[in-house]
Amino acid sequence: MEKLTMEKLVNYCKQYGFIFQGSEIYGGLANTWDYGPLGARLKNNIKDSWRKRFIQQRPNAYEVDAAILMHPRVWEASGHVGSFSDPLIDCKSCKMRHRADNLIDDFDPDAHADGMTQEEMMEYIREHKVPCPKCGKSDYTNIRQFNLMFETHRGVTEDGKNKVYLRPENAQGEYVNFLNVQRSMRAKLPFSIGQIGKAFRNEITPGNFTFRTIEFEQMEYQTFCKEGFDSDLYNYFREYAKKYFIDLGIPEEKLRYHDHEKLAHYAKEACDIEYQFSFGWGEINGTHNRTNYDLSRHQEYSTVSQEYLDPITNEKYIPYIIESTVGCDRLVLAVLDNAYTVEELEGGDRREVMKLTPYLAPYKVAVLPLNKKYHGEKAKELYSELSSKFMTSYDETGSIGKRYRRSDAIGTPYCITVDDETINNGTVTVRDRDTMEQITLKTEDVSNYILDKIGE
RNA sequence: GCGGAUGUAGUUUAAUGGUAGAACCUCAGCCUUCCAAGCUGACUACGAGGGUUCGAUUCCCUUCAUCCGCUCCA
Repeated sequence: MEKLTMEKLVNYCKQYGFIFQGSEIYGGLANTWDYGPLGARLKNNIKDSWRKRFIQQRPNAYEVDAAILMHPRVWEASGHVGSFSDPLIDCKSCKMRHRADNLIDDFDPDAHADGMTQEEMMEYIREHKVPCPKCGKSDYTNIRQFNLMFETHRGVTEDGKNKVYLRPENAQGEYVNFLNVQRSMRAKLPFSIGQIGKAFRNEITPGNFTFRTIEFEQMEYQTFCKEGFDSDLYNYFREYAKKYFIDLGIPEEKLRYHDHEKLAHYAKEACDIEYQFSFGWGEINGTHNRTNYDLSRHQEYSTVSQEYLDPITNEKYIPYIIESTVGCDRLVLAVLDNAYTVEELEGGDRREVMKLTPYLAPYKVAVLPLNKKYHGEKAKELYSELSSKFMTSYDETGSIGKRYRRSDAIGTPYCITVDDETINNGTVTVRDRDTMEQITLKTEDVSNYILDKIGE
């Protein structure tokens, strides 16, 4: 099989209507992508599969849909206002860009740049003539704070008072609703709050198609538990997420765990699951033991108690949180990357096939009249009937072989051909995308046959 | 943000200081009774802005975007 490059996948997605460049007619806006008709279907199917797996099939699991704009204090409590920005500094001589704190720490590990203000760091660099690691000179621009949170303003005046942020992660939407969900659902620990939604990060670096974008969707899952149960749950969700990916058709050998050695400020344990993209290994899931850090901080900043009264032991405590988050766009990309296949057929023919598991395929079935003049009417009747049950497409242009190939290219698992037999005997031919084999079915049995095949 | 490369239809591309030719794709018609057939026809492009010039897709500048490398990714 020929090697899939990201460039090829980008073209493919554009050609067939999965993903388009954002704002394309204006020349594009970097790192934004729009899902087209097929991509939107695929993405929604993936979201549905996550819901089924993480909400429907899990005990005590509840979904929320929190606001993207949150009270600015949320981001102070979460630590994002303080630490979610990088102090960047450029070497005027060689144009190399550095993080000022790293520059100082590498120069003298005892300097403790972490505790310095921006001015102090600047002064330290000047005073000690900290050299540029690349060119050795010490001639820098001023430090500029690069905050990774998108800012906007509410109200009519654009002063600092009215500053609000587009959320850089969804998790806080679940945390600030911990008490609401617990009370209204009468939930007992351990229970989980999940959410699918968009987050925004003002990243500088472009990245591999939809892998790293400035606006992205996360499928997040926070499990609240008593301290002591956290590590077992953490290990459980590491496995659970991996099994989920395998069930979506991703082969186990293209997945690996990556345990973090350097942990974020809130985390006790952290692990990614990476998928082997055509450009290399990339994170598609993260499992984090966030301890009781987040709820403690919210208790401190909001002054609202986040304690849980354990009905069995009568203890009061702030729960620990295990987070299992899936990058929705990254999973879509991984699924596409994995499904794209070029097959050599007998006779030297090639066909491009999206081997999407039927549950994820944008269209479940294509209805094809063998000849549109003679079979078109009957085929449209069937199309109308099937489309009330599942996503169905209809194609009458070109030869039948060409239409098979077109439906292969977008991953449709089944093609139904309507011919004279349909009109005379009420039977149709059902053709399987992967095996290319055909079977004959009574027209009235088709929809149950397909429904049986497209379950998860 | 740095360095390098690139930018002509949906895709792959050709040519040119006098505004562009093709193939595949798509669509329509004819033909065709199950895996990209054939014939006829149609649609569609010089990323954007500015400069030089009588005239710029071509030369120059800026910008936007993409790819590769670096950096970054709490």
